[in-house]
Amino acid sequence: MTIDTIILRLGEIYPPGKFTSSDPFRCLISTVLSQRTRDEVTYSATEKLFSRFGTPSEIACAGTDEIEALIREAGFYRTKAPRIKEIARIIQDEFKGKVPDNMETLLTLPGVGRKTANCVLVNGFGKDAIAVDTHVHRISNRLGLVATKTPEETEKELYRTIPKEHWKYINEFLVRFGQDICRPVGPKCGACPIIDLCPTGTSRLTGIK
DNA sequence: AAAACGGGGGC
DNA sequence: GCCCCAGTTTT
Repeated sequence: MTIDTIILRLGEIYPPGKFTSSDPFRCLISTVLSQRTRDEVTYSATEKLFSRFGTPSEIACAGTDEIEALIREAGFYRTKAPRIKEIARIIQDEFKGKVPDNMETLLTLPGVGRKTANCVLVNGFGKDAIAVDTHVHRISNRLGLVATKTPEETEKELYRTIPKEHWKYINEFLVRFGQDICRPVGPKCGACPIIDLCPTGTSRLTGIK
């Protein structure tokens, strides 16, 4: 099966498990920080924030300007800082300090959309889901796994196409793959480990189309 | 449907 | 120095 080959080869390049040991709250906050931001920067900003504050109540009580200073390098800090503070307050006040473990409730939090919620469900709670961002959406279409216009359609199609055992790897593998090889513009098809499985890349290398 | 948010990294 | 980037909310 081609999807098995894709997962196998990407797994050799990107050893999994970078996200899976995070506790749900840290996972939630770091995922909000990661929105429209490269992951190395996200790790750094998350580390700075959590080396200063460890719990929802601590972040809820912190000054917005102090949070801004800690997460500044992740970008959009004037939007993200108050959101993080509000998320922490809601987790503490309305959910007894526990991050919700279902899509419907997660979506009620400020700054949490479908992609962020799925990341929390997969990486924070070990649930079966696929977090579809622009990388997953783009690459799934390039590989011909789907033919879709929106991330929501892509997610739906991937659930039909991909065996459940692989779901948890999809986001992490494709994001990293999408950052250093299968980039939005100027993909490095010559260095691609799955070029033989890619209609788009194969035609690019052979000069066809 | 489109705008707005932003510092960091590649070239 | 210019251009691009792990979404979500607001207009």
